[in-house]
Amino acid sequence: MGSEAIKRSLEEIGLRCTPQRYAVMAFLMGCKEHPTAAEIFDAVNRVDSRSSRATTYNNLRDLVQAGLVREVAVEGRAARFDAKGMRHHHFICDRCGHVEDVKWYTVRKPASLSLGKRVLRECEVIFRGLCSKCARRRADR
Amino acid sequence: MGSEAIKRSLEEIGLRCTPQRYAVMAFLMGCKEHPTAAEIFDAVNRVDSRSSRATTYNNLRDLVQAGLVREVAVEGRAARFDAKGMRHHHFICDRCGHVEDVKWYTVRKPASLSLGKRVLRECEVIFRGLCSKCARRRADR
DNA sequence: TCTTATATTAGATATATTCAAATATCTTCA
DNA sequence: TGAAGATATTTGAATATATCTAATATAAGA
Repeated sequence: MGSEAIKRSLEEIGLRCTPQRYAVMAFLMGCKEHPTAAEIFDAVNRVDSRSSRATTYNNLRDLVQAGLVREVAVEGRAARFDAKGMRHHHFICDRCGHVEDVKWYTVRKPASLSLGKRVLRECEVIFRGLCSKCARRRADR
Repeated sequence: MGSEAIKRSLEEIGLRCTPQRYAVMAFLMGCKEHPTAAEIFDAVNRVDSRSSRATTYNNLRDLVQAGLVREVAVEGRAARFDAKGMRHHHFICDRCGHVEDVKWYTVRKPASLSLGKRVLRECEVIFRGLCSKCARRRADR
């Protein structure tokens, strides 16, 4: 997505394309990791120190709410974020908390499974275990 | 599980059966909700004011590590806990953050799906949407 | 260019969680 | 039983994470 495309997608959802908001979006889109809010704040300000912590949080909240960004909660650690591009599932490392993408596949909800009066919006799989780095470290010892 | 059973399962994993730890475990087992650490602290102390916040957190950490309790991270909210009885998946309400159990079924990892050098330990499905209470409220308006 | 709704900022505050050191309690075995 | 040593708990303070406030600035349409 080019810079114009980011601008357009922000405007489509009724958010102004401010430099700070644009920077968050552009960073997330160019980032294969799943950074925390603090990491996003640092990265954006490393390039051009013009954003505050509160703005970073505000923008992340708005972008998540608008559906452009996904927030992944991780047990005992800060939340992580990624731009919603291709749909995907997540792998979370039990040891270091790292979040990685797992290629999307459709999860079929078994016909027998009742969700009652709940409204289902989404259905994702969380894989847990050791990321390749932690798996290697463990094998070394 | 009776009180003896709790005692035994704690000792099996090398944790002493202290009043505080027992209280956390017993409360979680008798609780259909998925309480936060703060709610667990309150509930345990409502009965018998003998535990501190730090102890509650310490015990939860130990119980999670030992595999008797599951921690569920929820976006933008405090973590929630439940005793691992029957295996189950989770439904998280996007609106109120409520966590509910969903009947367990085995998730087949597609043969085509490579997790690379990662070590897979667990695979759970997170359903997201509106819980029945929030769905009703929304329909009312 | 002007206007105005929206966004940003710094710092204060709230909430969630962990840490460190002192104290208490178990367990073992003499 | 009763020391001694190991383990657990408590407490208050520290840290991490996230949100709020109110003053100020700015994007974008008229």
